[in-house]
Amino acid sequence: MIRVVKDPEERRTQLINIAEKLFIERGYDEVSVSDIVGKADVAQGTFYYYFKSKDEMRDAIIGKNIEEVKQLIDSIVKRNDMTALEKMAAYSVGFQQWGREKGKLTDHIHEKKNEILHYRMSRKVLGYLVPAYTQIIRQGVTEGVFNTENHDLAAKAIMGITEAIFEGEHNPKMEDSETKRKYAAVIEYSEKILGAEPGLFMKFAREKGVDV
Amino acid sequence: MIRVVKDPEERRTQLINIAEKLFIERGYDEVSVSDIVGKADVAQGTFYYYFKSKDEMRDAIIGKNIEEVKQLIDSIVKRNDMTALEKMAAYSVGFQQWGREKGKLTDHIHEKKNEILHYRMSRKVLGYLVPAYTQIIRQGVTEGVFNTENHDLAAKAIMGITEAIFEGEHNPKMEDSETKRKYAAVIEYSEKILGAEPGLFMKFAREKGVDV
DNA sequence: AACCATATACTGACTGACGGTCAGTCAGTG
DNA sequence: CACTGACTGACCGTCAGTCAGTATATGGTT
Repeated sequence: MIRVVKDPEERRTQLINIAEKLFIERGYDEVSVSDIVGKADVAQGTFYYYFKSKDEMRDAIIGKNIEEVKQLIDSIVKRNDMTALEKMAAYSVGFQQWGREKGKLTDHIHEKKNEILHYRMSRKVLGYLVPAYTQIIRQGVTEGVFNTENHDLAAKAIMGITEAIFEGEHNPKMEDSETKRKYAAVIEYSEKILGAEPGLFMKFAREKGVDV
Repeated sequence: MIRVVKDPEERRTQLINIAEKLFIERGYDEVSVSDIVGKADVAQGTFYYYFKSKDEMRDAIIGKNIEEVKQLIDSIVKRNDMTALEKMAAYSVGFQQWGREKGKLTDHIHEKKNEILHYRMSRKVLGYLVPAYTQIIRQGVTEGVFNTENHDLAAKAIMGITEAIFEGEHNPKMEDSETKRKYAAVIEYSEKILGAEPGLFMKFAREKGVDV
């Protein structure tokens, strides 16, 4: 094999990207290290020059994704020219977009093979989402649109509800009546938990022309 | 190795029990088939006489556990001498007991190694729990204590909330003030979702002398 | 510019362990 | 004694991970 030397960061990124694509397509366990290095056209040893183990690479991939979400969330929460409701909408739209981006490679069939990846990812993501969401809720209380006490638990509860009701659905089609029913329920429960005026989210969405 | 012939069912059960113990102790990936057959004192081939693969054995273990929960739930839901509130209390107590039973072997340290096992288990368990819980909610609506429309989604939502707020806690100690806060929140949100009179669960629990 | 020295990126044959196979063995039964 | 089916254990292919060594870049010296 001809020897190609690259900027280390570039090589690392290349390996991560190839591995991520393969993991999503075929599942973590079904992808061997030799598959990855084969696609990258480097030797097996190169992989272990950059990563201590296959598991460490998985963690790196998860880390990369976390970073993306984190950036998205933080950029929204930080802003002081948006109301809590606007932030929630922006957050929801952005998060859905990100999920769609990631999900489009995942051909439902291989989804089972990636349980661990998904599970770890969503757990980690939640770790960042909850504090951010808590912050938004607190802002909403200050603004007088929400009325609840345990801001952190309310955040966890709402994320839990969303997760439970939309479990595993990457691209819920809004036209579907079942999906509509689910959305309506999530919104209704969220309003109740937040102590918001009933119909507030729907009203806000209609005025601004966005989904929640 | 001396050849010992056993009743097939006994052998199967023996292998499952040994494997379950090892999986809980050390994690699925860390236990090899030769570990299992070593403890059972049979040859490697015997394992594959009873199970098509290591994965199939894991599914068998999960199935065994599911069966236990299913039995518990069904026995409660079926009864027609209990109100919805009584059923919810019984269900909650029984489920917590079961969780404690299973969790006591799992020495927190090795918990990370069993993510997949836990994940698959709880997904499967939820599959049975949701319909049962839906049934109880429906009964509660009929009895006039609850007032909500999407019984199934309400069930999912409440399980999602509980999961999200108590994530990974096997033995929440009721003395702990943080735990109390969590319990109170779960109850508050559940009442709101179910459209129950505020404080209903607490009042019921105080009268009957049980946890919810 | 030519040389060397050190550091760094990379190679690929190799190892040990694992999941899984299978031809064959042996105890029990009718 | 024929037959069934529980059981054996040597064997295989694959895979994650290792390592001794090689090629390339880099910076200093003459």
